Amino acid sequence: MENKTQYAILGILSIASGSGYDIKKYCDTVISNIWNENFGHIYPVLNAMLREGLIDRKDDNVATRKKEYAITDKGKEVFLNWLVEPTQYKPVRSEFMLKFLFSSNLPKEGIIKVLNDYKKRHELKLEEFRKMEKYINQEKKEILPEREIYLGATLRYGILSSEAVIMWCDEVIHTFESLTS
Amino acid sequence: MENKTQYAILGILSIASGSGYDIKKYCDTVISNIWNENFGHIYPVLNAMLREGLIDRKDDNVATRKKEYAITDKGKEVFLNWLVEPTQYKPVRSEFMLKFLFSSNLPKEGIIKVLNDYKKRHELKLEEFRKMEKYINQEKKEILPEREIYLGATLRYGILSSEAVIMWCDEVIHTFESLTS
DNA sequence: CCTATCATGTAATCCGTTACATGATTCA
DNA sequence: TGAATCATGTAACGGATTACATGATAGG
Repeated sequence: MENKTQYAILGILSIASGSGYDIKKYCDTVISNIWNENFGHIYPVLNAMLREGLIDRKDDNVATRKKEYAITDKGKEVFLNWLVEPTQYKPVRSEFMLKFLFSSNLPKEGIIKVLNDYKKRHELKLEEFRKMEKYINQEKKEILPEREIYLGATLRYGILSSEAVIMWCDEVIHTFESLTS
Repeated sequence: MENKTQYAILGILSIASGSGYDIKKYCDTVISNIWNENFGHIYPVLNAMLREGLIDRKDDNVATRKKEYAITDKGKEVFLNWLVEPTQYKPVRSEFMLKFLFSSNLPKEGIIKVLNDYKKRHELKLEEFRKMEKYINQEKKEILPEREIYLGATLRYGILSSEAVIMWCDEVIHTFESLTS
């Protein structure tokens, strides 16, 4: 299966050096719609990557205890190799859809409620994407002009996906409502 | 995180009794767009569920070595409890989008090719969904009239999602093409 | 002063994947 | 006869999550 976390870390460090904490923050804010990481995974992987020479330590900030990692040439090579390799797609597992599929014995009103919640959830996501759009437009430092297009596109991806889900919810809610009436 | 496989199994067995092999087949055909399972997981889980009394064995078919499992009352209860529980959403991890995000140093033509492949991939998926629609319309035995709407809806979900991805590809390809020219 | 955020780590657990192993039956 | 499908399992591995543990600093 191969540890994907190291590639995420290499990618993030290839944009800017930083600490494990920074990496986590980047995941939680900028790319939360496409990727996530946990501290419990980041730190051990970071140390393993250090041992393998994929990254190295810049002069750590003594005041804040912060460790600054930077990508090495070897790291860049490994990263590039992964980048041009064809993507491995893992099969889908949507717990929401699994539940929905087997809901035929539940009261229709309950299902409609669940669908409305799901819809709202994605409407909130949409809002967040707008906020993120604002965020990346303000934070000049991160957004080199050639990188802006990529970040913008991942955001568009989130927006279009969410809109599709909302459309689906509307459709199905409508179907169920015409059934009960 | 809790083993989701058992719920998938309970759901599938609640529609019709069957073997591990049947369960796998159901995943690979009917619900492949929302769920998947491996044999290496199904069989051990099946035995654990048997021990816990969530399922039991019908008279096995000696001729084919096939073991028939059926959901028990306890299994139904456990299943229902899960069904009405709020869904736990796991954070996204899209390797494709991660790669795309960090592709700014790759040649634009290469990226466009990757996007076209991704698009084609989802166009093929769309086709498959149509085929599945046909399949569920023909296989009367599985599709009780009240279940048809749920199966149809999961298919619609796949269709709308794929279309959204295809739209996204078109958008981004267009952006990149106007950049290079 | 106290809460939130910054900051780094370890340990336990486990779910799921992959590889390995076996053998019957069906159909071309 | 040989390939594809039916059919059931075990073992190893590992990636990721969760819980646990600690402590500094900044701001209200």
